[in-house]
Amino acid sequence: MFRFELQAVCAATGARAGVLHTSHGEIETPVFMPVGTQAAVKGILARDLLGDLDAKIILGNTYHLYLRPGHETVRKLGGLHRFMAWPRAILTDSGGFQVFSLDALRKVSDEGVLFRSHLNGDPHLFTPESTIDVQLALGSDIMMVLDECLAYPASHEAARVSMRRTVAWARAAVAHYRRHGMDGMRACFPIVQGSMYPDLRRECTEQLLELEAEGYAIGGLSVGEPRALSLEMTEITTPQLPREKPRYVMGVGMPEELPQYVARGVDMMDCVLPSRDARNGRLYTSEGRVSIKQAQYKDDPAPVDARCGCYTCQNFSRAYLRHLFLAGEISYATLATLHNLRRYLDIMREIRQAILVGKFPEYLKAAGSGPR
RNA sequence: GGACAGGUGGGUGAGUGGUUAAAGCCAACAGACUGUAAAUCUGUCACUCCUUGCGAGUUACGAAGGUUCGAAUCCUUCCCUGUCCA
Repeated sequence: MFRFELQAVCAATGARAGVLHTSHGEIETPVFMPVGTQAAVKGILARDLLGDLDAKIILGNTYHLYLRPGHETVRKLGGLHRFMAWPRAILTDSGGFQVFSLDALRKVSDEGVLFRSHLNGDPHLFTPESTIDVQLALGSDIMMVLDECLAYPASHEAARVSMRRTVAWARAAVAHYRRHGMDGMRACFPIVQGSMYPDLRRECTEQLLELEAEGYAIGGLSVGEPRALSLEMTEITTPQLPREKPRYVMGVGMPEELPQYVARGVDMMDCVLPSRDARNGRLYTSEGRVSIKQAQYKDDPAPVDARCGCYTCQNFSRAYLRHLFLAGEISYATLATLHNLRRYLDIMREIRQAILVGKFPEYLKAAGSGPR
């Protein structure tokens, strides 16, 4: 049974701690969800996610898995969990973000998104209903409705038209989901859009609330806008959302931003940053960022982060990681990703603990706003 | 000893009289990255100076000379490398 249990709320900030109950395990919130777009978190194994990292939920992507290997293939092979040997929860994004990032290849209409595969140029149509069907086939625990993620900046007019389309799509998607997949074991989240316009965000939220969904997402952030705006859009939206349902801000954020979102009442986040940055040489530590490719680490015997308990930090020096990076060794990506995700997950565990013991305001203050 | 081929910036390798301080690639150095078309992408990469400009000067395509208004590019000699023949 899909259910959200609220355990504690910070009186000063509204930050929440809870548990998300799914048929693939319990997820303590606030939570950061590693991104595993193509049925794989790039660079690491499911074993790492289960063991060292102890992640409770990861993301998969409708668009990518639909194109390759194909959702029917995944269904035949026992569903996404079995396919990728991940027994815990999976949230699948609808492909709405690809509508945004693959803009040269798509055409949006009220019906849905007509796009060309980035793999071979084949034309495909995504509708609110078809993306739910794909996610049902994958066996996702939390499905996302098809939405339109608008680039920044957008005019108020364009944002309004787009937002209303997103609402219409959300209605269609949720209705379709309830006809086919509403077994109480899963969830389907609508997504609040409206670009950076408070009135549109409010209108969108209000409309989506009528759907009485299992949870709500805030989308369309981190698309190039100033960071303050992303937080502001979150801040005006969460108070409107039902207290007893989980809130998910999509595609954020940097390590130092995580507590900021939680302070605004967010329960769930995901971001490619820790995994992508790891592969590209940017490592996150309790002391700030380390660009491991820099010459200054050539002879550095210290671990990436002396206070980190991950396998990478327990065993290897910065000099070694830099060497692996420059040498193009595959193991670099593994060690670096392992560390960055551990950092993100540790931050979330610290935040949760602070909320549970009533010390989140202090945590927030200590975390400050500088890069971590 | 002889016959060919060739010597270009940290490496590789284009260029064969003038938009060439010299393509591309690699290395090196720096930067970017936010629901992943990303193990990707961008910039710098001879030295000096300033009014920081598609600025000025210096040095540079094995060495030294020469031809020319002008040479990495043509000529001469020398040095070196590779392959083959004695």
